[in-house]
Amino acid sequence: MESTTPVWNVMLATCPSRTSLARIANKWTAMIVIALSDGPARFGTIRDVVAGISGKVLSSTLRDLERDGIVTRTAYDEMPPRVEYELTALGQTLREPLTALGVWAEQHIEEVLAARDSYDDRPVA
Amino acid sequence: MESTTPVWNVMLATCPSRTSLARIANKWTAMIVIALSDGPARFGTIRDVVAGISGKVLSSTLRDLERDGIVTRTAYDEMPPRVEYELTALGQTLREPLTALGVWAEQHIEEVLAARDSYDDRPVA
DNA sequence: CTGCATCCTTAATGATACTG
DNA sequence: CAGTATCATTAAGGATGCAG
Repeated sequence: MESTTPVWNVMLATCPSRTSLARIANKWTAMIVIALSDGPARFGTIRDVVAGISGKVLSSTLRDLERDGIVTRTAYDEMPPRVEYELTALGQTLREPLTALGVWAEQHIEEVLAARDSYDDRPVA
Repeated sequence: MESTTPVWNVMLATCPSRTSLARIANKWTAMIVIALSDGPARFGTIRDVVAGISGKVLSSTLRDLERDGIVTRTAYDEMPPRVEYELTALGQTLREPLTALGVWAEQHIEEVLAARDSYDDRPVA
């Protein structure tokens, strides 16, 4: 007998791969991965780079990313504490697609803004 | 005098491009764009393809995508109603990066699941 | 400095019923 | 069929204070 390879499909509501998609198709994840693209960074540095993110959200998102094997967390036993986060090999494979989304957002924002204006100016009826 | 080109940067909390990133770096957006990759589709078809999405969420997400110029909505004056959604030229440029995320989720789910097990099995202290 | 705990507010999502 | 409206629930996010 042969072992069957499960067919993962994000379009299926209960497929585990959807939980993974939910994590990576997320604005905070995208910005954090982009922020870590240049190499390891400390907690405070990431918080500064990803402007506007709260400590709580950064902390929990990093924990989720660590849990999914996308980043590593290295705590140095110093005082005051120093903690570094770094993309894993798996996390590195997310750099390209997530950076692409960031670039897309910047590159097409004028088109998007124009579309929004046009949509909002629509006649009500 | 010259007109200056604004520098859009998703890393800035108040940059409009971040609102655009928030829309596209989203699981529902990703799945809907993937669902529309094969061509125009009706509301009910999308709801079936993107299993588990509620009519309310699909409706509001499609409206947001239409507002941002990513999809078009065509309502035929028939009874019962028929409405078709289709990617715009702008929306087509999202197919590749968003499909990449879906593929990533399916392709790496086993690694991710293993990482989760490992993380959850950690000694508490 | 890096977080966690707590409290609070807002946004997202779900379920159901209903209309053109 | 394709929504909208409503109600209820859950999740996400922000602010502050505190501990190691």
